[in-house]
Amino acid sequence: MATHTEFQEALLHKLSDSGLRSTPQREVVFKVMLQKRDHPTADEVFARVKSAMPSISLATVYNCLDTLVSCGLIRQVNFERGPTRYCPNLHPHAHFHDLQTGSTHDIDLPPGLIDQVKTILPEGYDASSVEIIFRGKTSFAAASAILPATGQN
Amino acid sequence: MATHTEFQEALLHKLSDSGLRSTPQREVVFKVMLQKRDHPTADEVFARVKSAMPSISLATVYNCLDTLVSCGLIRQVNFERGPTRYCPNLHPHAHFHDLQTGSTHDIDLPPGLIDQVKTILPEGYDASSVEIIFRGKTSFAAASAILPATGQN
DNA sequence: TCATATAATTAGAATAGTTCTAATTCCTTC
DNA sequence: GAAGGAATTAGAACTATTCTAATTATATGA
Ligand SMILES: [Mn+2]
Ligand SMILES: [Mn+2]
Ligand SMILES: [Zn+2]
Ligand SMILES: [Zn+2]
Repeated sequence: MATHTEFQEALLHKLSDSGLRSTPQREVVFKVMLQKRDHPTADEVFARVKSAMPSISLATVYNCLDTLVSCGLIRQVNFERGPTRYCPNLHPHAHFHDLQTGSTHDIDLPPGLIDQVKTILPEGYDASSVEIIFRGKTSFAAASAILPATGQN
Repeated sequence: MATHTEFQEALLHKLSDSGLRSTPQREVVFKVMLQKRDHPTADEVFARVKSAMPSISLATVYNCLDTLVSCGLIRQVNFERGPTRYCPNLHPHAHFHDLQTGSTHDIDLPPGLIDQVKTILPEGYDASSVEIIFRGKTSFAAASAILPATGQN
């Protein structure tokens, strides 16, 4: 059996690439982010992490999330001025914000779409990133009535 | 000569459609929004409005901007958790956020692009709006060096 | 025209999410 | 096993925005 899990390897690698240390707090925050494919706020991450590490502070959760974002291990998403949400899905994707439930869904981007969208930019605009946000309603409420109700995701 | 300008007509119409009154404060806020094709924050609108109406309050500027947004006379834009910006351009457009200057540029959307982007949505997703945000740098700095420096737009 | 009702404005308090500060603890290296 | 730097921590501070409660303006209609 391995002494390091795959996720710990990835974490360690990305962190040391940036000259940063792997700490128990960073590990548990990252683990929590990978455990559920949703879009928690810092407060929600804090709540989840506390069961594994009751002594962690909210400031550290913010610090760890910032660190993971700057290492490219997770992404950050914002809707209007709501609290920042964190996303563990590193594949190129858009976000669908369900206005009725408040939940957020990942929408896979077909390869080439981003480049295609970039072609609308006039001369002189050099986009390093393109973000696409959909807002609306979904019509598969049945699923969420059967699955455990978990609030916003 | 007309007693009402065209902008006042539009304002009055849209407001009364929503059962709201046209007030001096709403008029001056709307006028200020149309005078410059940029993306001011509430504070910036407040500063511009004060020269025409020194007694107006910041709370009223927030109220007026909200009202204009809900009447569809202006739009609201957010970048990360920065202060909300207001946009007088009602044509379908995307936003380019210049990471070097902090300024925001409108990018016209060719007709059909939004519908095309919507086709990536799986069954059951019904998007009422699609927002596209570009981030990156621009290579026409010369213009902003010649034109009066006006801070973020 | 005056009374009444409702809408809008206002100053300032309150709020929420996040960042900062300064002290402490933890590692790594010599 | 010191020393120095990195990370964590509690709590204060901050910023943009919303709320509260009082005041002022406007519309209606007797
Ligand atoms: Mn957003
Ligand atoms: Mn945004
Ligand atoms: Zn996501
Ligand atoms: Zn715009």
